[in-house]
Amino acid sequence: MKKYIRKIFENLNHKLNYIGNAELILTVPQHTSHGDLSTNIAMLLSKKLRKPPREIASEIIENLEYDNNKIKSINIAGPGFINFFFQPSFVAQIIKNILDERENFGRSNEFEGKKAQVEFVSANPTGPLTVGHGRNAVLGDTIANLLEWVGYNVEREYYFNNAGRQMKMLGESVKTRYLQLFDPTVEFSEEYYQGEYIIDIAEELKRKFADKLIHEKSIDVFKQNAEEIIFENIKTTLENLDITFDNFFNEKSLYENGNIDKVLKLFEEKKLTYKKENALWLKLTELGQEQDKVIIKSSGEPTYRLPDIAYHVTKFERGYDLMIDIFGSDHAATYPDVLAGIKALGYNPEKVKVIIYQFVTILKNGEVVKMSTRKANFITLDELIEEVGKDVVRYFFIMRNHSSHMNFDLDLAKKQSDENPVFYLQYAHARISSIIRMTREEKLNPSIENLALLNTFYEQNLLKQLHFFPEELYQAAKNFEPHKIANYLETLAALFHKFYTECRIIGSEKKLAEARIALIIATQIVLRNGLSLLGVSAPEKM
RNA sequence: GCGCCCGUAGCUCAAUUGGAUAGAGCAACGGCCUUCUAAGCCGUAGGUUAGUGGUUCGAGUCCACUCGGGCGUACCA
Repeated sequence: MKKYIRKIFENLNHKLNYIGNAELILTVPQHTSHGDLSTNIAMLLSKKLRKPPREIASEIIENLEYDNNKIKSINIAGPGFINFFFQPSFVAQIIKNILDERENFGRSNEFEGKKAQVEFVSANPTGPLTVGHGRNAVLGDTIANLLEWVGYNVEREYYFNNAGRQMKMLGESVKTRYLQLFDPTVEFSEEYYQGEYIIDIAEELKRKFADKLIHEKSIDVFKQNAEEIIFENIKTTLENLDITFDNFFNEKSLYENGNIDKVLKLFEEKKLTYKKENALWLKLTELGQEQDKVIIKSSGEPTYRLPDIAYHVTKFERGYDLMIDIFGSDHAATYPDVLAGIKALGYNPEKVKVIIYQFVTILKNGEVVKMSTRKANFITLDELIEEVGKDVVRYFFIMRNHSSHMNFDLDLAKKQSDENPVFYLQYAHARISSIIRMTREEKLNPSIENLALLNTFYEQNLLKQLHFFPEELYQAAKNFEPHKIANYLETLAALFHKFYTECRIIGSEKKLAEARIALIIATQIVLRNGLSLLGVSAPEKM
């Protein structure tokens, strides 16, 4: 429908050459009496032309050439909106497109041939993934899916560091727990990782090595084994959410292949560094940031900024057209430094999009649970998945805008899992499957011969919603807002459920019944496409 | 103190990116199954969009200030 309006406006450009001065924005009015589509172009042009918007609007309508079989009427309303009303038979044509394209309906080739990378989760292997990581994981994976749907070739990457102080602490923690298995009087520091999983790892080591590690001086063997076990655990958790990565990038490799030194040298050549109090500082103030920051500590070790910049340099060297970083709000302050550093090295920071999501507040027994991996008062993502299932977890994390804070009441999630909106969507899908099974028994087949019969209020509303899927998807991908898809699907499901209540298939006149079957199949395809994008399953039965 | 994010119905959140009368789901109340899945549908009730001022044809959305919450503000990552 939007395409057609755009087409007739292009033709209009030849007659009224001022049309090109304003963008043609088409929106769906909230109220049906304001038409199926609406544009504010007359209001936008009003200032430039120094004419009242309603006058411009009527001039546009007079000169607009359109097919009466497609558009029923056009009128001017309010301060100067131009409202379009479509012919029901034209609206129904969307079914043909959907049945034609099926699982590809909604895809576009807008970014065909472009490479994108989404970096997400990126938790260091110091413990199991928490519910907090869940939002990151689902957000990243869904954005990756969206980008694929608009044509990008997407790589999913997990960046981690297994060398820092945290990891040393992990090794110490595991070693101490291991020693405790032989001598319970060994003390366990409060500084150490408190989680049960540390004991599990220690027991695993005991099974593997018996008492051979008791006199081991170094913590390396403990650290290494802990890392392996934890990483396996993390990967399994992610797989339970149907999330897999193309690449795990170890920060250590940046040191080993000289990337860190290379970046450091470049900064020095550009005279962007200086020494102060035995540390090396980066002149971030010259790059537009608030203050200079240390990149190499007086101990000789780099701070996180240097490897982060070096890491992003490797991304640019790998030739991505778009790079996405998914961060929690606790990292919000760090990325401007990294982008400034990238820019100073001659790379275009516009290609990097940083998505900051707000934290998830977990409520348990009505109280806020503070998350800390070290203190171990976290709720693991695994526990959550086991409790409510993959579909609910994925849907829950994606249904809200990432910029809004989210409350997750655990008790409510368990108790009300039946009332979760994800079931509402899945139910619509299963219902359609069921109807289709029934119609087969009645020897009724879908037909696109008489789509014009789909002219009731309920059928038309459903059809119009089907029209908007590709556009909605495109907008969601372009703005990195996957929650739009969830909102779209909820509306679609609601319109289907209303249609179901009002319009019967079996028992209707045959031509109408067959057109309606085509309609519900089209609806099911769109539901399934949307759900698969969100990584939520579309059941045949419920 | 300073910086970033946020504040919308009792609760959890939308609002097509500045559009027309701010919408859903829970929770509450009332109705609809001898015909395709009642995990559904229909109705009632619920709002000074935290507050004040500004920008313009038009503001929940943009700007300023105030109040309230989250996250930062390291030679931690």
